[in-house]
Amino acid sequence: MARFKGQAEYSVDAKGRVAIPAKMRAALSPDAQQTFTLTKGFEQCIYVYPLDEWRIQEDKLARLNSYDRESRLLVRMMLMWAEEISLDGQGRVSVPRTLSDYAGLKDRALIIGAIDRIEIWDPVVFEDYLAGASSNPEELAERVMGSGP
Amino acid sequence: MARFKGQAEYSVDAKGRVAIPAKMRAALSPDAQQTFTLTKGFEQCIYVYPLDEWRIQEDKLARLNSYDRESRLLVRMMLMWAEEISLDGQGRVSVPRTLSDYAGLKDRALIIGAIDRIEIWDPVVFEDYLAGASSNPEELAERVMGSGP
DNA sequence: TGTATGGTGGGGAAATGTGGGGAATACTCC
DNA sequence: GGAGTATTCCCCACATTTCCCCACCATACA
Repeated sequence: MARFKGQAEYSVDAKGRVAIPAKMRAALSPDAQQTFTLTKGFEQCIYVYPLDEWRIQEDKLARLNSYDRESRLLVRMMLMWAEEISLDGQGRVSVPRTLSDYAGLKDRALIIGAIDRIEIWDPVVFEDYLAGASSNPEELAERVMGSGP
Repeated sequence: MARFKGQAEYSVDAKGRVAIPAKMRAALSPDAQQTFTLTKGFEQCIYVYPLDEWRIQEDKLARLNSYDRESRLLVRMMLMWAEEISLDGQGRVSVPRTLSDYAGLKDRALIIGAIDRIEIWDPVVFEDYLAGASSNPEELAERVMGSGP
């Protein structure tokens, strides 16, 4: 299982390409085959799953019953944004227009490692997100993880 | 098994032809032989099954008890609209009039991948469908998939 | 100071979506 | 039943986008 961490701020070029940090590329399993699935993330960002991690998500959706109304809705909402993208020779992904619009990407992108996926944010959007959260790491950790050792 | 995902908005030309996105064509198994079965979908859209996936759906219907009134009704409703269509040289399907009327297709079509099938929507109809759902993916995922890891 | 690594930018070839013409087929109305 | 009309299918042509490759520059490291 991949374990992505760290952050980097890179440029978004005129063709909508964003580099994946070399450190994170190094963390890829061979099964991932230099291929990612980009999709809409919770909050205003783009999720970037390596091929093998994405398969896990997709399998969950595939097991749903397509004769159930809410299952159909979920499959549509989750999959319509997903797109499979391979790295180019320079280790970049080209971000589809629909996703870059959603995330509000302009000329710079903030890349964040998040365990089993990578996230792409517009730097300003991310700053606002943190500001809006208005909670310091200490308090948040207590609430989420519990206060035990 | 095919794994369709992603979205694309294409034009519906004067002859009622709609292109199938190249990415989705690439996901076809060789068994599908560039042939699809189009039929009326749940909610106001058109289902597009590759040949091999359609066989699976048909088998499900075949296994139903034909002495059951509701089973007979379901079989009729599913099959009466089904039509086998091959791609033309440019990777397009020509949508039968009855189905395009049902889906409310005009000059633009939204194509979305949904695991084992492709769906064709009128962009406005789809927008209304999502708006009517009044539920965000986060909540829905929790309800449908369960909140477990 | 030379070398390897990593990010940035751009040019050209191939692929993809779009529109239309014309032959073959089916359909309808007289 | 036949002529006219509409529809379907197959092919070609064009414009745009995408993809792949190469070159450049900056930084880190030895």
